[in-house]
Amino acid sequence: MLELAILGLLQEASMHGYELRKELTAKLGAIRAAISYGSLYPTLRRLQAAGWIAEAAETPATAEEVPALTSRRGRVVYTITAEGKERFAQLIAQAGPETYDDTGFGVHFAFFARTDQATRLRILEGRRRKIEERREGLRDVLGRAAERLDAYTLELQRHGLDACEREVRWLEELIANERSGRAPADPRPGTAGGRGDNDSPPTPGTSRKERP
Amino acid sequence: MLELAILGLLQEASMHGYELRKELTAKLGAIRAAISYGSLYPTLRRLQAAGWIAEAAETPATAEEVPALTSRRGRVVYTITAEGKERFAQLIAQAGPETYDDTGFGVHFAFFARTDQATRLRILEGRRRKIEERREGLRDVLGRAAERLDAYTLELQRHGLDACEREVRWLEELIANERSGRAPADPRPGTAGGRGDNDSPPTPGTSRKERP
DNA sequence: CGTGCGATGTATCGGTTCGATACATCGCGG
DNA sequence: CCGCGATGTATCGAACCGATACATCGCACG
Repeated sequence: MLELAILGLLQEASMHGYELRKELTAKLGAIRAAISYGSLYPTLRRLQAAGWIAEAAETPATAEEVPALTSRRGRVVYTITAEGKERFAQLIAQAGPETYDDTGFGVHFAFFARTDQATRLRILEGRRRKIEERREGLRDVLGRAAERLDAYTLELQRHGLDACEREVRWLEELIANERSGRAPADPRPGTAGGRGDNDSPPTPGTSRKERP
Repeated sequence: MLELAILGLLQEASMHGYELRKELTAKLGAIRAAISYGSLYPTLRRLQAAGWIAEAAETPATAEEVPALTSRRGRVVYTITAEGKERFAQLIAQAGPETYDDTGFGVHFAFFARTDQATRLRILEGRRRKIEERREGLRDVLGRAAERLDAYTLELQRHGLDACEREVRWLEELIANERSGRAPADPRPGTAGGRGDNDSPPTPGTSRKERP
């Protein structure tokens, strides 16, 4: 999962670890708290070993100018390679079971702008199915096993059930939007380098929060 | 976290691993998918080594009766020890930072029936604070960094923000209930074996889901 | 009658991720 | 001048997951 997220971010711009973590937090803030360095750095090394990303020495412009003033351990900027882009495309398109858990779905969704419509649809539907299953499980417990559980546990289940129902509705909207909604084919060719990514995917919005 | 959950469940009844996993899934189904055996069994061994739980041979009633019919690797039933109960009380009362993340809060909440009111209040407020922080983070992104992000990412943030706001409201209700709410004692005695722990939490319910 | 399949049950292995910690630089305000 | 918070790289142990292996039981289906 982290691998996919890193590849995705580096496709938008080259970055060093610290920056990567910040962007990751911004992009996935709705899903997970904050990525740990204990995961980030080892993963970076793994990706580098696999040849999917490469180090780019930090602005060695006039490298001699400030040679070893403080023997500065310069920031290590990572850049995605051609193989890395292939790997990203492959990861983003193939959906395993882990694609539908909370984190996996979040990461995939965060890169929907770089995902083709068929895959988007497939993932949204898979996610919906998974949430529906969880929802049924909670309904079962609240129905059949209610008397076995204390009031607090029941309240927790109710809250969870509510969240499930809400997410299913959200997904329904997105799916409908995706199906009928003509995907204006996000102009993004998915290329790295240029930047200038003012994406405009099929405005997934339109889902509003009605206050009763 | 798993440690706390196991200790809590075994306090209600002695169980073997498989059963423990099922109960865990039922009790925490709203929080997390399902605990893996790769976590469960090692943890059980750890707890046993620490002296907090003990093996109880499966119904050796008439042990000779069916000696080694199939050399059955009998189910291993675990029972909580006195030290284990102390450990549970200690874990449930002390709230570290991990108490307020999704899983940690869920586990603590699931055992609120065995938690004193002051601690319940402390945990609910800590959780609220944490969610409020996450909410502010999301608002920031949606406000200041909106143009940097594509429509899908923004939609994800909106959905997350909505969930945060909803959870804060839920927590507010629970807190108010906890503060003023006198405990009408949910009828469930929930006792295991002898134990006379008919806890009576202040029926956290009363929080209703109004359908617009 | 058997045979296969799903539920029950215990267990391990490799790999990912977390949380804490360490250490160094930079810029800013007191 | 000094401390302190932001920036930045890095590692270690422990927790946890997902896949897998293996064995028993009961029952439905041919």
